[in-house]
Amino acid sequence: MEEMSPLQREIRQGKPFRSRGQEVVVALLRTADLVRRAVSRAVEPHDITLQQYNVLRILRGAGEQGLPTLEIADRMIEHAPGVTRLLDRLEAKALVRRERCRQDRRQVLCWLTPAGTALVETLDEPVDHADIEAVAMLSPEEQDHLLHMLDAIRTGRK
Amino acid sequence: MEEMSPLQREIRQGKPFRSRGQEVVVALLRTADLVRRAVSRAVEPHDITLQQYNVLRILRGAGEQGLPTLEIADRMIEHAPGVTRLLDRLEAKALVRRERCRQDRRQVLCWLTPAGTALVETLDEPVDHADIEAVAMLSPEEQDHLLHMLDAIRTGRK
DNA sequence: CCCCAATACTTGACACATCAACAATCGATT
DNA sequence: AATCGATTGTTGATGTGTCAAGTATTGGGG
Repeated sequence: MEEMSPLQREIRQGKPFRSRGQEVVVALLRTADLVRRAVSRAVEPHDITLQQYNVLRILRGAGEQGLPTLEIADRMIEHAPGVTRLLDRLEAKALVRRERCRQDRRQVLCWLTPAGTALVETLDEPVDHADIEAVAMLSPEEQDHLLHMLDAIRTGRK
Repeated sequence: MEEMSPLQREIRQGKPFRSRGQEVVVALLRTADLVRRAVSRAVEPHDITLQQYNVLRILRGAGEQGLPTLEIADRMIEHAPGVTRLLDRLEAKALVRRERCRQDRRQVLCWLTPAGTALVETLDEPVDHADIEAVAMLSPEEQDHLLHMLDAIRTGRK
């Protein structure tokens, strides 16, 4: 009698996975989805989405000098069109200010407004808490190991 | 001089992460995004999305007896409304057949059409290949370890 | 047998991802 | 200085995720 993996049971799939790689990929995508939802719930009470929060956090990191749109897109793994519209919504909420750059008029520089700064700071604690909770069942050593393996997957090499 | 983590460099963030949990969560979400895109590229040439492929794969697992809409939603981590519309598009492409259940007329049973079955089978190999490639830099033992940690995160306990 | 809470969806509204096409601007070249 | 290719976005179309509200149907209690 073959043992069924937890994941296999989870998706009620009789057939075993065709490869370990497949099982890892499915587990990775499902786990990320769950974690994303958990962290989302930490920011949603303040009427922004996780992606909007990410933009705010990136802009805070940039500080006074601001960031052009495509720079923001780079730091998320995201394509430019999405970022333009994310910024549209954040500007509508007065959390972000945009202005065409004087030196290079192709660029549009973005900054946090005071309200935007205040909001990210408010969210620091609940988000930290959600992040820590999400992986709290792993020991610090395991978390480090997980981190290294995820780094390896992203860089494509050991 | 503090060492910068690969991830920290990746997102060009000067500040260190406020907690290891935060770094793990960011790494998990970014990695899953990359992997999802890679696997997506394997199915897109056949004009379906990864989610549509997931539905087809789930329905193949169900076989002759078919599956009600909410059962499909359960096996993806997804809410019903999304699945209804996914099925709308798959039915429009004649990959899926739907019929109201005679015993319980609230349910809508779904099956693969022959074309749907053929398509999933065509995609088995390219998807397997993409899955294996995505995590190929990890040894089998590391993959097992990764799998266990992801299982732990999803179940919320060791 | 009738009513009513629960079940299984479906629909509408909005946020977001992705691709392709377009617009504006810059820099370099002629 | 006029032009051309590259850079930096924006816009439109389609697919998907999510929540709230609505519809059809079932099963059970009065």
